[in-house]
This record gives sequence, C-alpha cells and structure tokens, in this order.
Amino acid sequence: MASPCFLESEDRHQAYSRKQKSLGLLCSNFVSLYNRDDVESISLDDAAKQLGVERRRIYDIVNVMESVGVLTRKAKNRYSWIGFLGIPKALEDLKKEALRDLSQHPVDDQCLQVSEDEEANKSIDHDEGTREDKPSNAFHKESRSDNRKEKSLGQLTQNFVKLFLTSDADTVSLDEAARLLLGDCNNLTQMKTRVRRLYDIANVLSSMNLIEKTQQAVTKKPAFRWLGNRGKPDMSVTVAIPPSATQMKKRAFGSDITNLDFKRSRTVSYVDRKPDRLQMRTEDLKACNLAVQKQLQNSKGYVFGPFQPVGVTRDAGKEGNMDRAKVNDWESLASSFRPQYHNQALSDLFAHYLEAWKSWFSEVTQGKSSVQQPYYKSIVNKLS
DNA sequence: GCATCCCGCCAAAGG
DNA sequence: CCTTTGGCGGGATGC
Repeated sequence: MASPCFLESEDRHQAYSRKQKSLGLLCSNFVSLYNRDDVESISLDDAAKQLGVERRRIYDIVNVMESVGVLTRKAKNRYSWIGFLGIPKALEDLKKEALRDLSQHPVDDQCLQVSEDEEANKSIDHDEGTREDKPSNAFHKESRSDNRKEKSLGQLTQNFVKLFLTSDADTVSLDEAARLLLGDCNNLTQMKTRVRRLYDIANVLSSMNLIEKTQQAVTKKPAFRWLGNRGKPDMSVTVAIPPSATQMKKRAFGSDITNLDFKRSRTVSYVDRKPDRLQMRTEDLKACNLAVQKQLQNSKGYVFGPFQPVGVTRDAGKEGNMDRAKVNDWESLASSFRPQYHNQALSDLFAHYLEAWKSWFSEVTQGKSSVQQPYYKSIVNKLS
C-alpha cells in the first residue's frame, strides 16, 4: 500500500534538481553498483530498477560505457561487466582503428587546432565542401546504409575518443568536436542535436574520469580535456543521491520507481583528505596503461613513468600564477605502481576517496589558478 | 540570455 | 505482432 505520495517524507523535499538526474550521476551510481568482482551479468531492467530511472537512460550510459570497454553486450537485455580494467584495451583498439582510418582517407585537416597558444587563425574557410554531409572529415563508420548506427551514441562516443587519441592535443572545444564528429555544420539544427549528444557523452565520460570539462585558455569556450591516459584517479565513483532517498515520485518518471534503496549516501568520509592516498586506486589503471603503452610502442620503449615533479602543494603560493605544472602533478604521487587486483571492499573505499577528491579538484580548478594546458604532450602522441 | 542537457515520444531493430 | 533499442529535439533548468 503506502505510496502516500503527498506529504512524502518528512525531510526537505527538494523541488527538483536536474543535477540529481544527470547521466553522469547515473553512471556513477551504475558503476558503484556493478563494479565488483562477482558481477558478470547485468540485466538492464534490473539496473533501471535499482537505479530508479527509466530504461531509456540506462541505454544512454550503457552505450557510452560499452564504447570504452567497461561493458559488453552479451545478449538482449544482458550485458556483462568488464570493469575499468577493460578501458586500456579498448582505447588501444580505438587508437589503432583511428590511425588506420586516417591513413586511408586523405583527410584531414587542421580542424583541431590546439587551444594551446594559437592566436586567432583567421585562415578560415579554405574551401569547405559546402555540401551537406561531408564524409571527408575524421572517422566515420562506413557501414553503408546503416544510417542509424552511424549516428548512434556509441559510435559518436568512439569518434569523440578517437579524436583525443590521435591528436596530441588533449583539449578539444565543444564545437570543434561537434564539427569534427560528423560532417560539418551547415545545418543548424543538426548541429544542435549533435551538441546535445556531446553533452550526454561528456557527462558519462566525465563521471568515469576519462575527460574533464574545462574551457579553452583565452577564449573561455567550453572544452573537454582528455584524462584517460594519465593516472587520473578513476574507477569507482561516488554514490550520490545526496538528500535523502526520497527522490522517487518526482513526477512519475518510471511508473512506480520503487526502491532506490541507497543507504543514505554514506557520509562517512567527507574528510578533507587530500588526494595523497589516491594512489591506491590508481594503481590498477596505471599498471594497465603502462602495459598498453608498452605494447603500442614497444620498440620505442619509453614508459612515461615519473613526471617531472613540480611543487605539488596546490595552493601553496596562492595563484601561483603559472599555469603549467600543478594540478597534474598530484597524480605523480601515484607514480609508484604495482599490479594488483581490486576487490569490492577497496573499490568501495575508493568511492569515498574519489568523492573527496572531486570536491577538492573542483575547488582548485574553479577557485583560483585556472587549469591551463598541461605540458605533457608526449604521453600518447602518435607514432604513425 | 545562453549553455546544459533531461525527458520521453515514437520509430527502427530484434524476436 | 510485441518488445527492446535508441534517435531526436522540445523545452526546462542552471548559471
């Protein structure tokens, strides 16, 4: 019975918060729900139910996650969990594919100008196809008439990622991406739609810490920075559902939503601990990255191990004024790596660290020194 | 006001 | 046919 709807719970019934329903958050919850060793099969309805969202949204996040190797579709309504350890492999494949595509098509252009310095490059149009779809650009799945697939979220995600994997620029502005991601922009509405998708994708990739939203140095235009290769703290993410477990009802978005039985986000550790202990979590990924890198350029044999350590202290000097360095250094803390597997207990713990880290990070980036272009471009550069 | 992007209609893919 | 997937874009929310 129950379902009194009115009066709801005792506590503050927050009007309606969009943020609580973002794809990013959903993704985080999804991860914390399935990121354990004993989970191999995931049912979409179950996920939708557990997370209290309509199924449509599950498709959204699952598609982008799959594109990055965290999941695999096994059958109808069934996915199997791979975990973050699957990311390196997926990225490797994507990169190879990307390079292959690029070599086939003459392509390319200088579309992706690095925000880096580059004052205004007024060399606008150069020729421009002017035709509506100009396949010439970057990667585009051939798939003949499969128009549907070409526009799938998954495909878009992969193209988006490829974009980072091929260029040595680690930051791409929003519209640059939109433009590159599929013919250019001639059709305004089409462009708008594309951007919407981009936001969707960006949200979930962000929640997995593969990218970060930022803005171009001078222009201040929104942009995304690739974090996937460096030992950013990734994996397990948070738990969300800030206020209380109410949130259900809320304009009937599923029918009866039910559950959503999150134990009140464990507030346990909102400790202000600095990310100095993040390394624990980072190891896995780090190890994987190293492995991948080795494979990619085994001949080269360089391993981007230790970074140039720079004063890590984040706000020591207060607006230390210089971009370069910092913000990316703390991760060097986690440079010591040792292969090991994670268990649920750990990842659970990690979730909390991450949360703390996130708040810290945003504080730093938004607060003062705006993160600028990190300087390590060497990491994954091409080797075509 | 514009940047974000949630929501859910409804049409393609299965089965 | 029904169900599962998932484009797509209106329009609400955030800032």
